[in-house]
Amino acid sequence: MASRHAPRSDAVAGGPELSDADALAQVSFVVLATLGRRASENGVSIIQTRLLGVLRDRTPSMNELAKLLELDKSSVTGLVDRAEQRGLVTRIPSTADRRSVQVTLTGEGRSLAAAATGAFDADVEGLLDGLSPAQRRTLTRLLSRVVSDYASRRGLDLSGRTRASSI
Amino acid sequence: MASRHAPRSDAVAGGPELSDADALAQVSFVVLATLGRRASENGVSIIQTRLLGVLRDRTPSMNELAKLLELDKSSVTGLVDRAEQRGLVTRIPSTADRRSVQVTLTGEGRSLAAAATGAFDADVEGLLDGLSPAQRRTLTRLLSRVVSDYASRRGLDLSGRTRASSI
DNA sequence: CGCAGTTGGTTGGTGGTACGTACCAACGAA
DNA sequence: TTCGTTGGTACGTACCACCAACCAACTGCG
Repeated sequence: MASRHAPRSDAVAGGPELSDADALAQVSFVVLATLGRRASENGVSIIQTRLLGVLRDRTPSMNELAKLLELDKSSVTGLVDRAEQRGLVTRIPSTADRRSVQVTLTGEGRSLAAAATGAFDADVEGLLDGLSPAQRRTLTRLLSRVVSDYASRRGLDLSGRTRASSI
Repeated sequence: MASRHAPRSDAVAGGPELSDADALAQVSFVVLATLGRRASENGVSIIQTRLLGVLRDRTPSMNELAKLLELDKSSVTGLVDRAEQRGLVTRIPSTADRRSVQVTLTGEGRSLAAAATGAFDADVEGLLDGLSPAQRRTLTRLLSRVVSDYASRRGLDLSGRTRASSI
């Protein structure tokens, strides 16, 4: 753990050995930085993009949204407020419970989500450029496993959708 | 729903098939949510934790910090301001250039970084619980590759450290 | 030397994010 | 009907990030 000034003692060409935690953390920062660039191109933030992604195949209540995004419900109020002001989502009063609302994508929100995720998909292609197709499949399968384990552990329901920058 | 007893002939039992981009994005949210929980336990934010992680084996200038964190330099000013007020880092005037400062960890900052990353390491262990040791090694190796490709593409210098929630 | 241009960093202003608390309205059970 | 619970919002605070403007120090060049 000592920092070293040795010139090039790294065993593997192309980068230092990372711990599991560091590799995941660093990749996460890279991925979110990439997603953030695409989001800001469309004038929205990462969390707004994530909101739109979640809503692609759901119409949750504010409460469900808070659980999905792991945010406080008061945070979701503001998040949906801003998205609604921009015309990206709509609050629809629930018929079953008059206290509750269902949040849905507008057409504009849906097309913005499509644009942002499309560009992001291309970015990810670039990120994975150095991996062979087989390696990519392996990586994605392992990551999917990690995600679904996490979701089931936290009691989040992943079913009912095929793709999403969700959780 | 999440019965993991099924043979893994095709679709992974316990979760939907995710695209490369979705798998990466979702894992990133999971990882940062996890990191954020540990950070807030210590009374700091994710970005503060990241700052401390970067400083574990570096003493960069404000400008270098901005490049490493991919932030505007004015954002780094505020970030370091708050960390300095909490006694986590120090600005040391550069001897070579009187305009410049070098940001270093204080003892308190170093121990906080150690505590947060230690807990986070354990969390990641939990996240990867469902993977075999061989799968973990594969995953980490692939992710390290992605990170170093990204770093070299962006002209960031990874050398000079052994581990970090850095980039 | 003297001055223009560049670079390192801060300041000020704006908008967005997240939280805790307090609050209200609707729901459901006793 | 009353009471406790739940779904959602409003408010205040702190933080985060950016841009534009700015100052001070460094650099190069005549």
